[in-house]
Amino acid sequence: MLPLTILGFLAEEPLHGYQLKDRITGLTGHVKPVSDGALYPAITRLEDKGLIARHPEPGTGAAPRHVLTLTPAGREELTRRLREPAHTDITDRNRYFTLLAFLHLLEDPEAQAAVLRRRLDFLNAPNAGFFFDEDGKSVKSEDAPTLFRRGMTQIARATSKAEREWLTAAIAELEAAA
Amino acid sequence: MLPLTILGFLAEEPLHGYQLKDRITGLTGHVKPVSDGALYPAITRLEDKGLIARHPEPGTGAAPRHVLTLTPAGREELTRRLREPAHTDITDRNRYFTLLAFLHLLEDPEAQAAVLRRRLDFLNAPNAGFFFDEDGKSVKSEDAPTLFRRGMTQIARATSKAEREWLTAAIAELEAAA
DNA sequence: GCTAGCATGTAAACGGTTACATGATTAG
DNA sequence: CTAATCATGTAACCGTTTACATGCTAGC
Repeated sequence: MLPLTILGFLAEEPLHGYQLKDRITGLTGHVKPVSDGALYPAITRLEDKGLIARHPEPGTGAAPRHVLTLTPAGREELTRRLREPAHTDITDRNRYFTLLAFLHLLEDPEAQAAVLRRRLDFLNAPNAGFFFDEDGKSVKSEDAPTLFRRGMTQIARATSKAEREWLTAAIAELEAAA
Repeated sequence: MLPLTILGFLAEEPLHGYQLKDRITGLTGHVKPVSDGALYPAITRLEDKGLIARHPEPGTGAAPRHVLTLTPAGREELTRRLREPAHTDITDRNRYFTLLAFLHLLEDPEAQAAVLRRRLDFLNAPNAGFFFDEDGKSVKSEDAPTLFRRGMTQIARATSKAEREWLTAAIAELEAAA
């Protein structure tokens, strides 16, 4: 997800590495902090692939730094990642939220709705839940024998409900726009 | 989290590797599948550390397989991980849910409540939310200019509310038991 | 005898964590 | 001139993904 996050923020405007770090921290830092050892190598890899460009900035400001911009190839890659997300990007909540944060960059209501529909289908699937084994039989976690496992289900249910409601409304809104 | 998951399931009963895989799949497979290339090396590492033991099983059944059991050291390590979870185990929803799935193995209501309180504190912290930059100013995602970013907030809010309610009730229940 | 499924593993490529290293400006 | 902060990086270690490899047993 780091590459997507970088491409997404740079699509909005050119940024320095540390500004990028601030943006990422604001987006997901409360859940999982970004480390320099992850960010800078990721920037280098994207540059090596020609997806972003690095421009040294003249003396202004504090220390020798670069402005990072998205190249046309980078823009294409971003669109591709948003339009055809991997399976895990749909099922994993953290990944999906990152996708949502940049989905407006797709600019095609129908393609946006398609991504939301994939998530809705996943949440509506009957197998989306926790299972535990009890005496060799698989038990849905709502019937689990422990307080904590029942809590997991209860929270997951409430979460899923709230998200399905929003998804349904958002899809309708996008379909109306298309 | 894989090590914790393995130790947790083995604390309930001895298992074969593939049974372990079934258990893990039932627990988190809908979000993130477990691959053999992650599971078996993880088993080996835990065995090397003396936390689990591998017993070859006599001819019964299908193919040459081993029964995995938790050693006393493994039980201690499991307790330690449950009692003193890392910061990310509290903030990352996926990791936290894994913790919840095995928290009953702690057997000390006060220690269990302490873990739930750490999560509740995190959810109550004012900085737990998404931020975006708009013209150089940090904007809370509820005021974001895009449908999708507002959706993120709405869902996160509903989720957080449901979880805080459950946590509050569960903590009260555990305190009554202690 | 063959195929399907059970059961366990290995290896290369990749990416993240942690800790360390460095240079440059600004505030006291 | 010294400490703090800005800004960028590197290296060792570790774990995961993906793909491949293998051996055993049961049913047709």
